[in-house]
Amino acid sequence: MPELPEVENIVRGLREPLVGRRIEDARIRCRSLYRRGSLRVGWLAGRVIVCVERVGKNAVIRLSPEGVWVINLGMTGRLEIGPAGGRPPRAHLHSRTRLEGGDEIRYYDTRRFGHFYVAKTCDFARELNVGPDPYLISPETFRRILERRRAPIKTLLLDQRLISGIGNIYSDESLFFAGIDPRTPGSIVARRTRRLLSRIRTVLDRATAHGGSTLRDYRRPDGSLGRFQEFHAVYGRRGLPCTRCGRSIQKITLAGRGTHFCPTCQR
DNA sequence: AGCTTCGCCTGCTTGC
DNA sequence: TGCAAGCAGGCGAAGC
Repeated sequence: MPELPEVENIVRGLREPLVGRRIEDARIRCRSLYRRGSLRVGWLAGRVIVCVERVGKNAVIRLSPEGVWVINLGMTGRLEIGPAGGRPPRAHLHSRTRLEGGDEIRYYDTRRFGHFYVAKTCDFARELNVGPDPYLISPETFRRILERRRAPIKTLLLDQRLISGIGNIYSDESLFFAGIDPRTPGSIVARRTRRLLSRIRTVLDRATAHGGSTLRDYRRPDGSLGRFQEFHAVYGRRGLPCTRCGRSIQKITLAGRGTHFCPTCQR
């Protein structure tokens, strides 16, 4: 469940070892790794990595003279850099990309929900339906997005076309700190957009600074675990006392997702 | 068009 | 103790 803070940590860790490196050869084990419309990874050969950045929950590797390699890690995707000649564990290893100088990028994904998207164009955000980043969107734009929607705010926050980077953990955490019931229709929340956006950014900032949340699979690029799960206020705390009021945290299902909240503090 | 549900996939947890 | 069912969820497709 790499969300924005986890992907941000991953991207920061990849930047130093990857920028400036030339790709010699890339292979994948299974075609279902490609998102619809993607070029094949063989197309990457000969190109030089010019930058590594995050767009929503995607890691984006930009290439020279042209092209982009977008990696969505799904739930359990993991990127690793190591010597190309070695014998890495093969379980759930789906892709290997050799770099000039002897290293390779390895992509592991237990549940195989992750995807690659390789393209010439830089307009991948439109092609992949990736909406505005929570750090870049203005409160006014965010309000307009929510204004006409009747769906629960939790569902809207999870929709990457509307705002990108927030997943199940950080939607629950943000709504707790904003004091908003996750079932509240978007149109009602629109009045409190400024506060919600501010809390979203604070939660994402803190999570990023703590290296993200490790529930099971996520590792930072250096192999260490994220620590933010120790600070979750509601996520994964069903039945435990609310840190603010002491009443029991409840868990319900919204948009098919486990949703945690405090019925007293969130209205 | 907006909203909801389903299916993909594996491994851990729960219950009998 | 062992096995089967249940649960977890990012995201696209399908259905209403």
